[in-house]
Amino acid sequence: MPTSKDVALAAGVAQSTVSYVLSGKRPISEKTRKKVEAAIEQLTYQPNAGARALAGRRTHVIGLVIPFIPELEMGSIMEFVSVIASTARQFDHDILLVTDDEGAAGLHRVVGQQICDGLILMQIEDEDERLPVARNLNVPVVLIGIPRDPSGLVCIDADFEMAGEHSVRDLATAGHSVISVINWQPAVMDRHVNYVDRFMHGTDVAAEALGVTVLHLPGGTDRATISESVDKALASTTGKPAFIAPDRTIQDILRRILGSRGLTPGVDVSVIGSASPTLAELQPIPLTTIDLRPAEVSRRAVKIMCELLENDSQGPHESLELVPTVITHRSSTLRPQ
Amino acid sequence: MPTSKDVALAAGVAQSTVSYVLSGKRPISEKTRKKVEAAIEQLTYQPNAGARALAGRRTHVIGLVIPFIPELEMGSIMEFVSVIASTARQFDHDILLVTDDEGAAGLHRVVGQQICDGLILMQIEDEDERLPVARNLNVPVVLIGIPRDPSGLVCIDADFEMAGEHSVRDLATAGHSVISVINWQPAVMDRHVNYVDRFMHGTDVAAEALGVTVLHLPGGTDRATISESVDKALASTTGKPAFIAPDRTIQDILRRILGSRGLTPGVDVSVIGSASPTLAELQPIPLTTIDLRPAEVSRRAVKIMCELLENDSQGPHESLELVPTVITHRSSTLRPQ
DNA sequence: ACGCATCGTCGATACGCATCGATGAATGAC
DNA sequence: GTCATTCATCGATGCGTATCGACGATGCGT
Repeated sequence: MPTSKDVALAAGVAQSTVSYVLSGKRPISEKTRKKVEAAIEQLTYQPNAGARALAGRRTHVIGLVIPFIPELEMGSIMEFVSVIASTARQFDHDILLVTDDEGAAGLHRVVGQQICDGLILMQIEDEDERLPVARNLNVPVVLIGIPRDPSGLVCIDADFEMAGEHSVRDLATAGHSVISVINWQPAVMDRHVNYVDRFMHGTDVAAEALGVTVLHLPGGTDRATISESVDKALASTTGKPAFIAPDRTIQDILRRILGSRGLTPGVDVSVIGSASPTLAELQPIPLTTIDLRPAEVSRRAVKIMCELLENDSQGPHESLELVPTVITHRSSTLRPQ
Repeated sequence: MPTSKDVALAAGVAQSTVSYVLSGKRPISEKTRKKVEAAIEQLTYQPNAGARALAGRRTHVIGLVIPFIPELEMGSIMEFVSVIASTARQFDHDILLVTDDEGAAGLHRVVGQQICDGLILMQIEDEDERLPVARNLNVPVVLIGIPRDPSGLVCIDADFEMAGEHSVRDLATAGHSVISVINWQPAVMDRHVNYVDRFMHGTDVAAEALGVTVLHLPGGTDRATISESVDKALASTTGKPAFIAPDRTIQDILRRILGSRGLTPGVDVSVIGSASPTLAELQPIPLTTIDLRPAEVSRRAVKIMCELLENDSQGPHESLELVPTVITHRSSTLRPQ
């Protein structure tokens, strides 16, 4: 492997000059820059990351902390991971995977060993054991999700309250007076992620404002639970029923149950779900969805992190950013007359 | 951040002694070891990764190269990622995410900058553009998957041929003489991953050996395609039909189609699918499955990598390891009489 | 009691880059 | 033509660890 010294030798300059050509932190004449760049090209020189980290006190690596929970929809987490990784590359950073089986100790480790410059935490719970650690780490930390107490932390998430509010508002506009919200599956509820509460709160706020009724019904991954919830919903309304099912797994079950009862979404009943546009279009009846914009959330998380890193921010920052959600009307909801 | 020099000072020894206590590469008396360990504890010392990499020419990081293909079942990839990450930790290594949007250049980058000691490549295609690069990298590379030409490469994968063979053998034993194999979905077929061919070859070999007929029918993510394939299967057999559907998405569609035609798996028809035990048990009718053992494949991939790293292997290694698959009989297949 | 091997520890150096102060060349003002 | 100034480059040093050779202390045999 060639070093910057080799490049310097080949270009007939000092090693420090090579360094300055690369960093641009001091003016370099056009002539020597060309020479150095040619030498770099010819030797296929690439700076050694370890040495760079040691001398520059910056690893250009961001740690991504993911809990692996088999019950959860891992596919959707992958979307975050994917966008985070490629956005990080755009900012000239790499992503180190930090799994949660090390627990909070893992955070201490990667920061203590200075393997990364900062941490992005995903799947934040209301009372997350990682939070006290995160607050005391002397590197920037960005949370995707919002804990009960976000003080002293930098958070970003989709605006679930807006999502809940808009969903109810839309269904009310379409003429529904009773709207059934089906909870996330128990595995999610048990994790006490607070987007559930925020979403539900949004639905309640809208209901109050518009004078409609919102029912909160149990969700589950088994047909029986959803079937029961549908029963309750039907019993509670004289008009056409409306469902909001933010959990993707539950959507599928709900769709089949409605189908087996002869209820056609968009005709006899309204259904709002949550899915990527691609997936929503693929449904037998294209699904009206709340887009929680995971890609945008991921992008911004990385952007915030990189800004914090540039500002050499040592002081305890605090911020809370909500990404607006988008409702896309497709065929599964009634049209307002 | 405390350094090993600080530890040395606190323990009243030389810095090199601290290093030897940590690495164990030279004998240290019980007394000084205790002193040093106490100092480490007290200062919460952690070795600096950059310096360690620079001096020791080893980063203790493994690059994991994943293509993000939205059409594919990303959830199942997560299972690999998760196990790879925690296994790597057991071997005292970390995982760096290398996304494929940089293409083969990304491999050059992470190796050239010496960000990682080795690479694990996932989702290998028959003629993968990353292979020529992989062969010429001067770090160990482990492939999960098998390209058309595995020469000069270290590969590991599930034994898909065995999986195909056993599936057919099992259904033949249960009395089926015509067995329909439904292809993976087009998105997978188009990638030219060669496990498809290996699986199909296994089914053909078994068919030949046992004198039964194997039909290869088109797969897809839409109901129509599968429905047609089921039609063809039913038309071609006088006895009870048998299906092998290795693609998870297709399994679901198949199940519903069979249901809507009044065919009950395990009674009127046999179905073998592929899923984790947990998922298989959750089905309305517990599914007889081929377990492709992603966790075991992942574990071994990391193990092989770490062995290559320990042996300081520079010479071009070559090996091919197949992880035996396991068929678990549940209720979706007929019992042999 | 003396030389000799062994064990445990120390000091010095290298790893490859970033950065700071210094130096020489080129430029402009008078 | 001289001096002050700016610009481009060089040399030296530090970052924190691993490793090698060396050296003093200890135990052994005779």
